[in-house]
Amino acid sequence: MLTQRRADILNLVVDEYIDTAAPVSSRALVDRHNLDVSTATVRNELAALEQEGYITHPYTSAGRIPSNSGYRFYVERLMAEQPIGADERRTIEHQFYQAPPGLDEWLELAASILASAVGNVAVVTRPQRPVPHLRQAQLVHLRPGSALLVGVLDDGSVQERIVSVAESEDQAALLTRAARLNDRLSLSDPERIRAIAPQFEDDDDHRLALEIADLVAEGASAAQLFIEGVRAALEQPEFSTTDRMLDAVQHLEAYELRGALRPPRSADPGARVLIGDENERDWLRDWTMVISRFGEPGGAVGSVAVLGPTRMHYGHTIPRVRYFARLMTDLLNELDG
Amino acid sequence: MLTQRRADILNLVVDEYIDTAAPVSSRALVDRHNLDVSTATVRNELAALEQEGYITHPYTSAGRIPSNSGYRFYVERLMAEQPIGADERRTIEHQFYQAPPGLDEWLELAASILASAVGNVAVVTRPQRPVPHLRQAQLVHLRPGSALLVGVLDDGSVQERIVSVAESEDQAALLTRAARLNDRLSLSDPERIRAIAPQFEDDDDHRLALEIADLVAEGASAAQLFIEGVRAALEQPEFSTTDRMLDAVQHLEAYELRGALRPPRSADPGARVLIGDENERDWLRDWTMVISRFGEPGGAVGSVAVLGPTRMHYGHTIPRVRYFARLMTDLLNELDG
DNA sequence: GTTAGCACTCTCCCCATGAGAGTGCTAATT
DNA sequence: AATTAGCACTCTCATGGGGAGAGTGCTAAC
Repeated sequence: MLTQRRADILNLVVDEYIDTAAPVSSRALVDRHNLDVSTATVRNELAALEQEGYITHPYTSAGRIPSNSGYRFYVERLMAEQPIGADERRTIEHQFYQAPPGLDEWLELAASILASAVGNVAVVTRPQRPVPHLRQAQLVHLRPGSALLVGVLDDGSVQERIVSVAESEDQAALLTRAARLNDRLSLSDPERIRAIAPQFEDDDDHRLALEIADLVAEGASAAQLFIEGVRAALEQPEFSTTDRMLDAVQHLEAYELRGALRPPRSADPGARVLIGDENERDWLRDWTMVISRFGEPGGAVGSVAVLGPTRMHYGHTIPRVRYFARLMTDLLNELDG
Repeated sequence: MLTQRRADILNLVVDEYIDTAAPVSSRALVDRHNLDVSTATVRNELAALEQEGYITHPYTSAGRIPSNSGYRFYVERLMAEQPIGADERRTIEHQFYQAPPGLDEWLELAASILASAVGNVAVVTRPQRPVPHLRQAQLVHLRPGSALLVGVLDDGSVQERIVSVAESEDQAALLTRAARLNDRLSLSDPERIRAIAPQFEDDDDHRLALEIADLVAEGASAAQLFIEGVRAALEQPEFSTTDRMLDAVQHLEAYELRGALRPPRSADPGARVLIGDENERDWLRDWTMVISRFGEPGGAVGSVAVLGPTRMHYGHTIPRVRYFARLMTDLLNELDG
């Protein structure tokens, strides 16, 4: 366990480093926070903190920078949270209510506002149920022999695919067929739909039921992602070389992020903070992810996350991620009733 | 008008520069293409070409690099096109037919294949009709008082929004209401729908008709973009400094590109090449855009484009953009019948 | 019209150098 | 026993001076 003074100094080191992105010297600590000890004393404490693994040297005689365990300790015990002020809150909510209606628009907007609030990458996933159910299917005539199958799922998402139908079927015929399918399949999950499918006497009904099952199942796999703030994140000194920037650009694509966002299954209602190698993905080794779920358990749930260098304004970011998670939970409740 | 030899040399300069990204010297030209004149002669010709504005010096004594008019001349008169081989064609078509069905999937795939074929950014827009028409509307019950309005448009896109309905209406009631609306509104454009709306006796029908008009109109504004190959483009020496890379990253986002892709309204069935400041946008000053439309005139049309530095493999890129435009036109025809 | 030859220019890499920042240690002080 | 002043030492980083090399433009000869 750290002595009080040592913890205080660690706190200052992390604060300072987060702010300046430059290794922190004993002189800087004493001067800028008018400590009533000398730099030599601070140096002794810094050496001790380094001994315990909370900070390191980039090289023999530069200032100190926090290690990952330093950040971890900081986040759990030291950091001063900067809660959202009433003003900020009002601005955000204002932006929300001015936006065009539609879940997708809101999600994108949320990612965008969050990104600019924290100056890093923000990612929001479209909420999904673990096992989606069909709400209603629809068949739209395209041309003889072919129709667009549109499925509305119970998490509000819409899936579509082109299917073949009998040459003779017109829109009216398709409507009655869709009604017949909905009658039996509505509110079922893919497994159940597949089980029911063979009961249809009509071959085409049977085949379409299976298509619908696929359609619904697809809804579970491809969570749409809204990614914002890439440019702001890349402006940070961590990405001052083109290699690092290229790496970051490559990884900050929907395809890669989908995997990385997966694991926030803790019941913890707040935000989880994954620092450096606490992340599963290799490329996140130098990143911190602050992630939270939103939506009611049992209903459709999504994730909202902020990604940035481990040198991140934790005290600022964490409350904002929490706030957005709450905001979007409320929003979903309003939509779903 | 250039003499034959001068044109030949310009051709070589551009080829060489495209390949190496380094200023081209007289020595390099003579050696690598065993010209039967001396470097001094070539130097004279280069000086003349510079006089005419086709090439420049970065500084007094470096090799030559093509100017924008040099590229323009090259594209129009000199360049040797590298047509797509049967193998390449087969590979591409193979990838297409293995993909999951669905227009969006195909478009994304097309962007991705094109991007890797040309090693630059590829952008594909979702095809749209200039004035979209409603194919069919659907109302899905969400909870008492609220429903999801889903509209399928005649360009195959699906738009959705949440609307309020009477508390008492269940799914069955919504179905008959939707049928009533479709009866009169199907195949109309937003303007026509707005004109018809007042004829509905039921107030809710009236209101929903207007919502549908909005929904259909929205379909025209927000063309979805599929962007691929950013990383590959950024690896080119043109973006070797972080500032340029940041700039590029910022501009290569859907929001910015939507505007830049707008103007390919020439009837020209091939690909248009916009070099440097031939582009309207300022930030495209150092970029070349090769763009083509796809889809039948009068039907839904989209754009397929490649973006890269002005130093681009024109002979390779242009035929491929043309090919993809044709490919996707065929694909749309297959879908729409 | 072409070419050899050559002076001249400009970039780029390398390296030495020195200033500056910061530490770690020792010995003195409280 | 903790704190501090003092100082040697280390490492980075910015600076600038060459020098090599690449390439041109010009002149004079072919």
